[in-house]
Amino acid sequence: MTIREPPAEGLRERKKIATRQALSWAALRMAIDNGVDRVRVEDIAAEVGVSPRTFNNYFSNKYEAICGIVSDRAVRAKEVLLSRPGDEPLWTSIEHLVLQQYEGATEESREWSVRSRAVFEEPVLRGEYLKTTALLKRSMVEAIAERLGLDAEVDLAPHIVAGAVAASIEVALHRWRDTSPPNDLTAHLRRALAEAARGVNLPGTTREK
Amino acid sequence: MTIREPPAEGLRERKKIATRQALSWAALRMAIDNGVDRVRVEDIAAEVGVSPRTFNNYFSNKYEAICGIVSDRAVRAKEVLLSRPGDEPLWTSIEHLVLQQYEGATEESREWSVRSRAVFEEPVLRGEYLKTTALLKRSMVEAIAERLGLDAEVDLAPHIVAGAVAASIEVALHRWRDTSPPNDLTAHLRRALAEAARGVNLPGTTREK
DNA sequence: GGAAATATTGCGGATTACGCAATTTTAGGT
DNA sequence: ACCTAAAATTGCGTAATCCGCAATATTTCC
Repeated sequence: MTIREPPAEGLRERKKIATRQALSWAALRMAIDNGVDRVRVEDIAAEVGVSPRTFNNYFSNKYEAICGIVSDRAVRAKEVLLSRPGDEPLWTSIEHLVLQQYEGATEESREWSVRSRAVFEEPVLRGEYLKTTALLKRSMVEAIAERLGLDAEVDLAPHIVAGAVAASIEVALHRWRDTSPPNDLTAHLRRALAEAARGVNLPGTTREK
Repeated sequence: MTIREPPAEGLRERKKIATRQALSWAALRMAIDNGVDRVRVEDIAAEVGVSPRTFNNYFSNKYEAICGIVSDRAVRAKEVLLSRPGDEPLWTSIEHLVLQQYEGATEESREWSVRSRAVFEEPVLRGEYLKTTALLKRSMVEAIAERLGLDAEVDLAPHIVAGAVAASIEVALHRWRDTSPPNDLTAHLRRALAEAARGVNLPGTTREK
């Protein structure tokens, strides 16, 4: 019996996680189908079969729900990165993390990927989406610090690396969306990360001397 | 007769800008004094002497208003950076930009600076605050691209530099707040930027070869 | 199986977002 | 100075939210 999800102790925890995910998927799907502002909390709750009041126990608004899937994935980034072999070059580990983080976009239908990205780029979702990227960045900062044997509260390097990686991801996503037809997100991400790796010096690899 | 503010063509434009700034200052001040969630749109509008409906013509919610000042400043970052002498090292220009961007925190009372930073770090303002940092980043990307003779739509370097700078700023602000008493924000910013400059290779300065 | 802990739900009130149409204010030519 | 078109402000009305509180239902664990 393998453990896939985090703890998920009893039935209680598992149901909570399931409800949260159901709400988030429903919210995203409905936003893709009908447009973000034509989705009501009431509709999302009805779709999942809970009361609107219960929706608000999980998310404080529909934007949070729509980005919930991405947020959860971002939070798990730290353990994903730390699960890579410790002797692997850091940039390789980061590449694995990033590709895994966005692999859904290749697995599922391209159409759906593009449309979901369009949703995330809608102005009303901007703030919420930025929160998810901030989560991803924080997650990476902690993992990178650990991998480099540094302290995220003291050393700046992990923050700079994570900042550069996050910026690279955003650019890659943007350019992928701008190509027609948008396919092979993986290639865009790989190229962007390679350039980031060239542009950022890891401690002990500084260019002077 | 020197031109201080952007165009500001006629009375009409100037009044709009004045109203926007008045609303934003009022919103921030009231948030500092009473707490973010004890500020109502109605109160802000009353303070400035406009109707609540007019408030909504300028800002779509109170969080936007509270961050309005910072947003406006971020948008102007591009021209600030580009106003530096072209032969100045890029990192020096960036340092000037950043110090200028946060100089208010040294000019005005330390007490006020700390409390306003506390407001910006409140969770309900997180999304809106991240929007302002995204604006600053975008502003820097465009200016840096121009300074380096690159194209922000094609080259990744400006994004990486801006990402690293933004990360450095955040860390510096955070550490400044954590020291007691919090003073000399400038020193924190300078140190963080110096480290960023060491960690990031500008094109034509890459370490290989 | 039963008591304690936790989650869900309905209700109610305060706040908000925004379209629309009426009113007021400004700009620019004569 | 006036006059008219353009633009900003405002009040009103409506749908939608957010969230505290108390009641109910479900799960846990002994």
